[in-house]
Amino acid sequence: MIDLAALRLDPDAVRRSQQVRGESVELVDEVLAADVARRAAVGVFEALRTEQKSLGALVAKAQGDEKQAILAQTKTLSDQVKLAESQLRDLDAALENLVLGLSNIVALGVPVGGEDDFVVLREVGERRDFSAEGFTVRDHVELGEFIGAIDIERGAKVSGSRFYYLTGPGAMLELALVQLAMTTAQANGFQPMIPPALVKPAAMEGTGFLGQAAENVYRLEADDLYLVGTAEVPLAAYHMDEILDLASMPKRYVAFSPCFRREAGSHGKDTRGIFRVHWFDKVEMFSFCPVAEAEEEHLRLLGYEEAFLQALEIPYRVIDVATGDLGSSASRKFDCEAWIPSQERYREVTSTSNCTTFQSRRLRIRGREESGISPIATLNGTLCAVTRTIVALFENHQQADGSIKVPAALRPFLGGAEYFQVK
RNA sequence: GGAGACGUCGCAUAGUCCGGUCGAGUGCGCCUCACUGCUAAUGAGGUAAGGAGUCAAAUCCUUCGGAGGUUCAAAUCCUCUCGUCUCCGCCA
Repeated sequence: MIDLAALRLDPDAVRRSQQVRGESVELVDEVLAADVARRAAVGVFEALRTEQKSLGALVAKAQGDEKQAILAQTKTLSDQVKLAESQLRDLDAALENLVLGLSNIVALGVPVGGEDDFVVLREVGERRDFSAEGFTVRDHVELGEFIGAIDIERGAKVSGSRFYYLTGPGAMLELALVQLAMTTAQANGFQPMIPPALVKPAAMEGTGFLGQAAENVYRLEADDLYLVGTAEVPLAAYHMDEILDLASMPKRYVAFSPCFRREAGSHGKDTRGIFRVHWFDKVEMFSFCPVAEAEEEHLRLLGYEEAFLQALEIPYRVIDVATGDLGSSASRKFDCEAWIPSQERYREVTSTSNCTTFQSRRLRIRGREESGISPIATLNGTLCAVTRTIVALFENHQQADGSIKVPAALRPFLGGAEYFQVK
């Protein structure tokens, strides 16, 4: 939710932001009109209520006839107050509804445009030349079968399309990746967390996933709970309705959690393998920090993501995501895209967003500073999305015989193994 | 799943039976000032959030887990709901 007071002061800034996102500009004017209407209703209600309260105080003191006279007066007033209150409530809800429809204000410098208008910030790592090495690239599905790490057929048998089993070395690899991610993050000052993957509507709404992204969220009708698509949700909502001490910030958390995504609207996309699945596990970083430090924090999260990919010796590039592809909560977003040899292109493996105060306003998370109490910034970043990391790792480290080299950083978590051998 | 107790301003609690003077007392914590060579101790004052309003104030409104209801009036009465705790049952 954006800052209504700021919108009042500078509606053009919001109009511009909506425009470059390709979203409704008229909504800004609807919000302004609803705001004026609401404030008028507040005035009416408060005047009536003040009168009611002062008469009420007289009732308490008065006796006999005098009391009866006041009671008669106050009865009609009571009806008026009730009416004014319900009108105010309606206008409040209407305004709230409209404001929630506005996306976060895009940060300065974000490339303008759609999905393909990102800017490449850098390419890191060396892409292997497999033809020079004298063999044909295999994709992760084939490699996973060779070493007995992924069973997609049985995943489909048991759970349907876009499900899989990690088996043997695949299962152990997930744990190794998670261990590496969690331990490095902890060393970097993040508090490890294992959060609930099932959350109440308030948490889902607060993080902004029931807007544009709603169709991709699993909902449990019988219990009115949602399956999270990322640990960002329970981490952001962790401090819901709290006022954080300035001295305690930035608060940094790293969580391991399953992620569930309906993948509605992506039929036919990435149907092979485990690149796009309905469920995967992920290690996610999350920061609560003062607004003034948010940009710096964003680069820090990006740095950790890059360091992780470097540790796995996976070539990647970093892109500055364009305005039209940000998602409603982010003011800026950087994606790390790993090189996928079988596809001969870069694909998203991690992503970090600066949500400024957008989420914290919805979740009522504030910080107490010298200057007073104000919303704080929230930021999130993927440290390791397990399935996509496995895809990139298998493909980039494959050997001519179908075995896969284990990057040095992972070996301590895999009993020192240097290769996943063909079974 | 069954039985019971409880949810009040950072923490701990009073107030709820008998509705109005309770947005709410007390202790602790915290802040300011005074006293003291420093600290401690002591004394005085202050100390919830959101909204309307204002240049800023003053002032006003809302909120006593949440949602409804009764009433001229609700922390207080009624209903539902969520959460916590205790006991019993069941269970990874």
